[in-house]
Amino acid sequence: MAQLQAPKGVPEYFPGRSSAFLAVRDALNAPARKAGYGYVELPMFEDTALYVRGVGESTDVVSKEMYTFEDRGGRSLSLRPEGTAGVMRLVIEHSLDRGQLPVKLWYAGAFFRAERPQHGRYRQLQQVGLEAIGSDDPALDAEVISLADEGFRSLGLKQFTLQLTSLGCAECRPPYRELLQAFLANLELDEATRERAAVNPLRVLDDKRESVQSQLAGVPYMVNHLCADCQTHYDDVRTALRLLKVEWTESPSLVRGLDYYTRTAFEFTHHLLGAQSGIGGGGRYDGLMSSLGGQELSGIGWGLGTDRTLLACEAEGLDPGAGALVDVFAVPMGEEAKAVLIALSGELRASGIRTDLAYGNRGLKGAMKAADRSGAPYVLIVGEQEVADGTVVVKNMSAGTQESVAWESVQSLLAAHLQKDEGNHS
RNA sequence: GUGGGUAUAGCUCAGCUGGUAGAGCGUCGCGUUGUGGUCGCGAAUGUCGCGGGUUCGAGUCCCGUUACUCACCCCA
Repeated sequence: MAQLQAPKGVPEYFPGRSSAFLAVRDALNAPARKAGYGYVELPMFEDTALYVRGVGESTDVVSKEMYTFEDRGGRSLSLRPEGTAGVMRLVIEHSLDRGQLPVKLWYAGAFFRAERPQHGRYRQLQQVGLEAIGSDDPALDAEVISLADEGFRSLGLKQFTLQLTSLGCAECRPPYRELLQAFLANLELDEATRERAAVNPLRVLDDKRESVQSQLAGVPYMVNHLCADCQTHYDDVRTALRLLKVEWTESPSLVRGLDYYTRTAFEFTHHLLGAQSGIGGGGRYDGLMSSLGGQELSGIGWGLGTDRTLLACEAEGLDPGAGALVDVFAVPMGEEAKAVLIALSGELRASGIRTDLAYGNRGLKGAMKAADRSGAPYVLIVGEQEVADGTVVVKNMSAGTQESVAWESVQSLLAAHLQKDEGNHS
């Protein structure tokens, strides 16, 4: 029988890298929490119709990449390919939009897309996301964008760019779309691209192939055909972004893969990630709520790729979440000593001091080696002598010094040492 | 989904034109009394991704398959 393995395209995180994953996830949602966003825990699967209506039937995400299945009651369900539609459904279902607006929410977790896996492109992908619903204030667009920017910066990332554009609205997009399609009709394109031009002409703009790009000179861009309201909105977004000290690049050819975006659209791309360079993206959506049966409310949000952000950190030589998993490592010599340290480690943990113990009755040398590997700054040693005295040897591993203290003072001594070390680092 | 590359010890990889496997790192042990990190010595570990085929003989050639990976596509 073949060796069991994880499903294709599913990244797993375990000690060695999992602490970095957690640190990235926390860093990406921290800015939102500082701006009044509340947490939502969404279902991993939803009625398939939610995504068909919300994300758009013609999008690749829905038409080709969704994990859809029938449950035992004959309902068609789909593993969530993205988060925004689910948040909208939750907001409508629980009437969150009946209170004060905007409703500000964030979430984090796994999403599923049946794509061909690649480095940074997974079938189970992790995202941190946020939505601000019920206000079309351009200052809110700027806040949302700056929170993503801040998340990346707080990790120390530098090699990324914020790309920004406006996709227009129901008013100005249709005429622009016709203009664009007329332009594309005159180009020499292969069958697949021609089809794309018919379904989603904007997509053709960010085609990476030279054969296509070379033909796009003089192509009309949406930003140059915005209606008065959209133009004002876009100008105000940029003014607010300047106030927030966020830098961006104007990207008129930026396209989003989900149908619901209107007006402000943005994407964060990292320069060291190859083809899968998008580490986050989002935008405003005007018609989404109402198309899902809710009020006519505009919203704006983003999704940031946790997996890709971690890869970006690694590409820049950053190591988020680095450091030992424990503060203290206990080394017993003999059965009685072990009993003492088992009890003591329990007390230390309860007081908030991260503590591990040398298991397996190894020799002192081996146990010290394990203590060293653990990275714990302090090691507790108890042998016959200490059992008799009622003391513990507390060793400072980096200094190599050690002191003997009574059992009952160990906790307060360690707490004091650790606090002092903490102070020295910051 | 389309096209290319790779697949050898836990990790990184070497194995020339086919003759039944190696290094470094890591792990474990030892360097005598209760102390890690350095150094020295020693040990364990692989059905050479998986399945077929060619051959007296395949890690080495051929086919298939799976996974990873690169580009397109898509997007986080």
